[in-house]
This record gives sequence, structure tokens and C-alpha cells, in this order.
Amino acid sequence: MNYWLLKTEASCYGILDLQKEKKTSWTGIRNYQARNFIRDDMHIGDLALIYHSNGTKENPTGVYGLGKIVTEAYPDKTQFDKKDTHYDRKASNKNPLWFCVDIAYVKKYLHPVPLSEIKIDPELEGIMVAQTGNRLSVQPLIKKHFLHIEKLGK
DNA sequence: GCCAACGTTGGC
DNA sequence: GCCAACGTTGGC
Repeated sequence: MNYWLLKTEASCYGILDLQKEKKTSWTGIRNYQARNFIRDDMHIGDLALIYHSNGTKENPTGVYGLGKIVTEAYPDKTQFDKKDTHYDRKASNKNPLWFCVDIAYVKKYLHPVPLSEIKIDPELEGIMVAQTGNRLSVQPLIKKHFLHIEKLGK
């Protein structure tokens, strides 16, 4: 059982959208390291913190809720769609480059956990998302960090 | 909107 | 295989 942090922009697809839809395919990941995590290490039943980047004063950057991985990895179909912004001409059905999983809504946090708090919490020392310059949109979490954020978020 | 950090591309 | 140029991410 693995724990993850998934970055998204609230204005693009946030926890409220996931709550409404109940389930979505997490497409559009175009980074090899993130791709490898999805393809190789994500499995049904894993839990994922939903993190909103590029926050505002009212809704600061941070963790807003919880989702659950409900499929194994499969080819992200947006890579084959010429009209999609995530189209990749180097990818083919025979040789897909990019993968996605389906994420189900679990809950929205009563108390979202802002990045500013994550950064100063000694319990979360070493967490990847608090390290400067880190742009990875799919991040593995150690259980301790996952449980602590869960406790803070409710 | 700024800009630092960083991943990717492509010429050599 | 190096590395400069470029584009993107994302905190502020």
C-alpha cells in the first residue's frame, strides 16, 4: 500500500470537481519521473492527498482532500488526441508514452492543510512538497507524513 | 506578474 | 554526451 500526493490546480480540476464527479481519470501527466511512479508503483487501493498548487490568498496552496486509486495504470488517451493540449506526436497506440489511473473521491478536508503549515511542522520534516524548486506533480509519501496530514485535515 | 528552479530539446 | 537555449512550473 502506497501513499501519494497529487498536484492539481483548483482552477483546472480541484477537489470540488472530484467531489462532484466522484471519479476521474488523472490524465495529462507529462513528466517521466511522475509517469514512472504512476506506471510502476501506483496500485488499486493506494491513497492520494489532493494538493492545490498556485493558490490564492483565500484558498492558499496546500492539501485539500483525499482520493483513492481505483485502477491500475493504463495509457492516457489524451496523448493520441491531436486536438488535446496534451497531444504527443511521439506516442502511438502500439507504443504509449504516458499513463494515467482513475482516482475516486474520498473526502474533502474540513481543515485544508496549507503549504505554509506543512513547511513548519516538525512531524513533516523531509516531505517532498515542502522542498524548494520541486516541481514533481506525483509524489510518493511516507506513511507517517500521510497520516499526519490526514490528522490535520480531518 | 515576477522570477527562480528545473526538465527538455537539439546542435554540435 | 555535453550544455546552452528555451519553455514550464509554481510560490510568492
